[in-house]
Amino acid sequence: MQYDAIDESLVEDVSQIFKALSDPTRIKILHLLFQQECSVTEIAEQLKMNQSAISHQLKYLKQLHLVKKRRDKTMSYYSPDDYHVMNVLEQTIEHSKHTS
Amino acid sequence: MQYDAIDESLVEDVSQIFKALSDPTRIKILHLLFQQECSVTEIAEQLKMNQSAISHQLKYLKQLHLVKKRRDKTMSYYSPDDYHVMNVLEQTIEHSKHTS
DNA sequence: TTATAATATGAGCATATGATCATATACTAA
DNA sequence: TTAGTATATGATCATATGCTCATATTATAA
Repeated sequence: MQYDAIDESLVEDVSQIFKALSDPTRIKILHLLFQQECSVTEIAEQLKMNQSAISHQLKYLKQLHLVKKRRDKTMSYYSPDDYHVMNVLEQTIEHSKHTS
Repeated sequence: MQYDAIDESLVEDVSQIFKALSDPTRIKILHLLFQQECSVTEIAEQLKMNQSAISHQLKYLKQLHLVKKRRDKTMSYYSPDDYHVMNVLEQTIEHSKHTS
């Protein structure tokens, strides 16, 4: 058997990306940001969720470099920061629309 | 704000797909099956993991229609069953190779 | 400086997840 | 039928995850 064994650290990287995309709240946040830059409050209102929950998730996404932050006065505006991951997400959303 | 609010059940579907791809063991299994059809024992040996753990994960993947099973004598041979998801996985593996 | 608004963060809790162990089931070959 | 091999499955346990609550921090404007 000459299986192309995948490197353990590579598996971890890939796992981390998909883990980020596996949570409903993060999916909604990223899909919203795909359409428009938003502040934390705007996201929370749109998703009808706690500001704290959103802020925690944004921190998580920022650590993975999936979103970036822009400060303006007291507000933080978030937008996507990884073209490949956003593409994978949007592709899969479109695919799921026509599948299930 | 005229945000294209994403359907809740669609979010669940997308979440489920990425959740399947977010676990290191499942990533390794799918990547192996992408290259060759394998029995449960072959997968367990290749990944140096418990047969039971592999069997549980295969059941999980089969429920989601990401893999299919073929019986031959006492053995179960598994292979991929979702072209789109396999594509997303392999694309992301390749992408991660060149990124991190 | 002080009050206010927006955001960030730490602790705690309930649920989800993935591995292991023991055992059950399925199938073959003698 | 019986022994042996391959798989499947249920229970259990430790860890991970995501939310909420309370509070801290940051920045503006009066």
